[in-house]
Amino acid sequence: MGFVENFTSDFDNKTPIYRQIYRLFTRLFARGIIKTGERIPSIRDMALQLKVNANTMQRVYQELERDGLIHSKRGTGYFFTEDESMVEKVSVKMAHEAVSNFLEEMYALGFKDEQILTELSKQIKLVKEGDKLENIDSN
Amino acid sequence: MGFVENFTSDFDNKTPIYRQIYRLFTRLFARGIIKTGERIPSIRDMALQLKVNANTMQRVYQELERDGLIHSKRGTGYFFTEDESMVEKVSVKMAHEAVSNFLEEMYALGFKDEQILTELSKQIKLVKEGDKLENIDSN
DNA sequence: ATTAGTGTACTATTATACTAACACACTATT
DNA sequence: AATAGTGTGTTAGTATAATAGTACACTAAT
Repeated sequence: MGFVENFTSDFDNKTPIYRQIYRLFTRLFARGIIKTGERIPSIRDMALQLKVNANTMQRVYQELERDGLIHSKRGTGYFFTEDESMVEKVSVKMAHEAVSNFLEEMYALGFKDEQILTELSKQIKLVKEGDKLENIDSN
Repeated sequence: MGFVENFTSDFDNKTPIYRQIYRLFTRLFARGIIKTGERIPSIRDMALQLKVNANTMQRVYQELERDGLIHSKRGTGYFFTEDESMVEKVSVKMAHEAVSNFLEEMYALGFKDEQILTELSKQIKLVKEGDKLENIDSN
């Protein structure tokens, strides 16, 4: 399996579970953690690991298939697309969406370009400090 | 009324409507468009303007009240809190959430700090170009 | 051939979101 | 006093999300 260990199964109740799991997989695709052509866990397997119903997992895979990211072989399993350019496509698309949503929200809150960059840099610094503390902890 | 003209009533189907409207109001509070102590439109009024059910609007106001942003006077209407510090509080909280969510998503996609800042700056430039074109159009 | 694991497809049930249409108590204005 | 506009509460119906359980056809390995 390999990548499934990192999966967590606590979902927020503000978004449909099947959508959260969908995003989970698109992230794995975007990061190249799942290779093109590679088999992904079966519906029943993932349902058990994520502690959701098999029908919910089926819906996730159905939508991923509808979007051309995976395809099924009846009786065998689901496989990530062989299209080599898909990883780049997914990554670029999702990053662009994230940036767009973020900018839209900050503009809606009345922030200007400079302030947005400032706030972001400030937060990045905090994350870095947090990482340093974690490293100290693990020694 | 004043601020209601900017309201749009097209909601995406991926998030509950009452939550989208909730966010709409928190943005107005954060930007200071609704002043402290000011009366906001009645449930029935807003339901008509946003073309949603009155029960949905009531839920929005109930949750805003639960979070201390507004309070009701029976038979009279709903009013934005008199707490002068609330505008700043809401603004800071929502901006922080936006930044956190954005960073989390970009990290999950495998982006590093420098790349994140680069992508953001790139997108900001595009927005600026778009604004310029709009200005030319309007002449 | 048998078996285990797979995708696929149903039915049924529960909870939530949303709409619809009321009824009632309160407030301000006339 | 009467009226219009308000918050509040209720009942009902529809659609979707999620769970639960079952059944069937296909594939690969034994």
